[in-house]
Formats: sequence, C-alpha cells, structure tokens
Amino acid sequence: MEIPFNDIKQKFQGCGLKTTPQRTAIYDALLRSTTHPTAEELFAEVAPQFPMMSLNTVYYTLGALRTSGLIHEVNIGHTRARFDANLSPHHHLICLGCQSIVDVIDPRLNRLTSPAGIPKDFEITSYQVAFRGLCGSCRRHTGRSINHSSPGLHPTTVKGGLHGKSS
Amino acid sequence: MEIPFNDIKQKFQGCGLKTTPQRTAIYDALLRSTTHPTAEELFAEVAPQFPMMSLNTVYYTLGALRTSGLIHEVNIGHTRARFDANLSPHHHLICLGCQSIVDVIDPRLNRLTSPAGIPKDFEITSYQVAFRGLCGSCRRHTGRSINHSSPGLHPTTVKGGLHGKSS
DNA sequence: TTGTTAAATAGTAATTATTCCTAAACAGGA
DNA sequence: TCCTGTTTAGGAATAATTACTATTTAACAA
Ligand SMILES: [Mn+2]
Ligand SMILES: [Mn+2]
Ligand SMILES: [Zn+2]
Ligand SMILES: [Zn+2]
Repeated sequence: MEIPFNDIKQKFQGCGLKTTPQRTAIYDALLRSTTHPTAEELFAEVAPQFPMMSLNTVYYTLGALRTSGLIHEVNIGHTRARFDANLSPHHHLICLGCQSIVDVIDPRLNRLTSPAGIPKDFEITSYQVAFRGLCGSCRRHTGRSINHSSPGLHPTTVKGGLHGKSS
Repeated sequence: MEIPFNDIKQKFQGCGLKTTPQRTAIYDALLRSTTHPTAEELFAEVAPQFPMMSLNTVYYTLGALRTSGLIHEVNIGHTRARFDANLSPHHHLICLGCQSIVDVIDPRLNRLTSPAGIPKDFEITSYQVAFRGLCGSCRRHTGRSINHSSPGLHPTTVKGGLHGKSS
C-alpha cells in the first residue's frame, strides 16, 4: 500500500468528510489506479474486502469525493462515468477500440489559453485535450480502420509537432 | 431553409443511406442547429412535421448518420449524448452552469499534435479540446463559484495566449 | 409502371447506469 | 459514553438508450 492512511484521513478531514473504511478503500483504490475506472470497476475492486458493500455506496462515495474536489469525472462517450483521482493538470489518450484511457502529461499542453472568437463574458476555468485513436493492440487486432461510430471523434488528422516554446 | 435538399440527398446516397423524409428532416435540423442537441431535442424539433414519428427513429437515424461519418457525437458529462453535424475540425466551450456547448474555431488549436510520452504504437486519429467554465448569464445568476461536482473538470487555470505561430 | 427487396420506421419491451428513498449503523465531537 | 448528523445498504425508481418485431417504403430492376 503506497498511499499512507493518514494522508487519506487528512484529506477527508480537510473536506469535512468522515473517514469510513469503505470510503477509504474506494478512494485508495482510485488513487492507485491508472485506468480511470467506472463505479462498477471500483466496486469490484473493493467488494472482496467488504462483502456487505452496496454499489450504491460507491456511487454515493464518488459523488461526495467529486463534490469535495478530491476526484474528477472523466467522460469518454456518454455510456458511463469514469473517475480519476489524479488532480494534477493532465490530458487523456483514448483508444476507440478498447475504450482505454491513459494519462497524457505534456507541459506544453497546459499552456493553451482562451481561444479566439468566444463570448467575452465566458469565463474559462479549465480545459482538457482528448486525443483519440487506436492503441497498438487494437490496431493489430481490428485493423487500423477508424471507427466512425465512436462518439466525439472529429476528423482532425494529427501530425507534426506541438507549437509553442517546448518547455 | 438554407440547406438544399439535393445536397442532403447526395450525401445520403454517397453513404448508401436511403433518403427518407424523417431522416432528411432530422439531418437538416442538426445541420441548422448550433446547440449540439440531444436526440430528444431533435425529436421535439422534427416531431411537429411527423406526428407519427418515434423517438426510436431519431436514435436509429442518428446512429446511422454517425456510423456513416456524417455526424459526430459530442459528450459533456455522461448523462446524454449530444450531436454535431459540423464536421470541420473545431473544439468546444462548455458552460458548467447551463450545459451549453458552443463551437470554438481557432486554427491555432488544430495544430496540436502527438504529445510526449505516449505509447509509440498508439495511432492518434483526432483530438479535441474541451474548454469549461461559466457563460456570462450563468456567472451573473449563480455567482462565479466553480462547480466542482461537474464532470470532467480539471483544475487548470487558463490564462495568457496560445502558443505557436498564430496562423 | 410494377414488383421485389432490403432498409427504415414505429411501437413496445428490455436493458443499463444512475439516482432516490429509507432504516440501520456509525464516526466524530461534546 | 452519548448524541447527532453522516454514511451505509438494500430496494425501488428513473432516465437514456437499445433490442425486438411487424409494417411500411425507397431504390432498383424488369
Ligand atoms: Mn487522468
Ligand atoms: Mn461543434
Ligand atoms: Zn485499444
Ligand atoms: Zn451557462
């Protein structure tokens, strides 16, 4: 277990959240995960430790953590919510084949700003880049055809390098 | 009506889709829309012309158009799918208050490319930037507090200008 | 023009993810 | 230890979407 219990406890206290075993286990599982799991995947992860636990508790807990700002919700498609305990600014790479989401950490992407032509009274508080495509194994298995039926895909071909000072 | 019927018909033919009145109306409504409507919003839009139409037909039609690559699905949150007939590369500005989505068209954003540190066998086919915040009227009505319970929000503060040659 | 046929439509039922409701359990402070 | 509001668990309810199926129809060919 890499995440000290007291760290978690302090974060909960800082948000006015009670430190229950279920909540701790759920948050800990999410902190250790890199897959942006769904509520049900987290449930499957912690259920063995808590045979009485309800899936409802996972939803309730994720809602509480999200409201407190301890976790984020990441959406790929509209089918189900996926969660992320990584609060540092980062972006995502989404495989249209296996629906996997991996973190994209490139400081250059954190320098984008208010684009041209938006309403001047709109206050942007965050942004996130979603890169889509096919991972290696999905390319091998399903061929390299682009799945046009996947949600959110815009036909921008990506090539060349990022612009701006490469910090 | 700004979109000629024959243009639509040809697009359908080019995709092997039959040109039915319902399908034409749905696609036409989406082409004219700038709000990225849901299936139900489109249904409400075209239902008056087709009192017998089923919501199911709207879903079926949107699925067919999406599979053919004539439209895209845009997701903000996981609650419901929203659609976009604008195929030109563009990005989105999402209000966390009223859930509105407006197009962001800034050529500089179309030059981003393969970020550092991703698996080298991953083939990126597209990307999209989602800017989030509060629109003017939502700022006025609900105050300017950031809604942490909203999905997908990462705490990147956006300020300064875009990098790269400003084409 | 007419007939043929696969695709599209409409109506209904089913599914899935998520939320709502409520009573019991419990964490944290007095 | 006791209190009290929060959390949990279980079940029911909701909402979006998909599945099933009979009927209709667009597109094509004769
Ligand atoms: Mn992430
Ligand atoms: Mn758009
Ligand atoms: Zn994959
Ligand atoms: Zn708004």
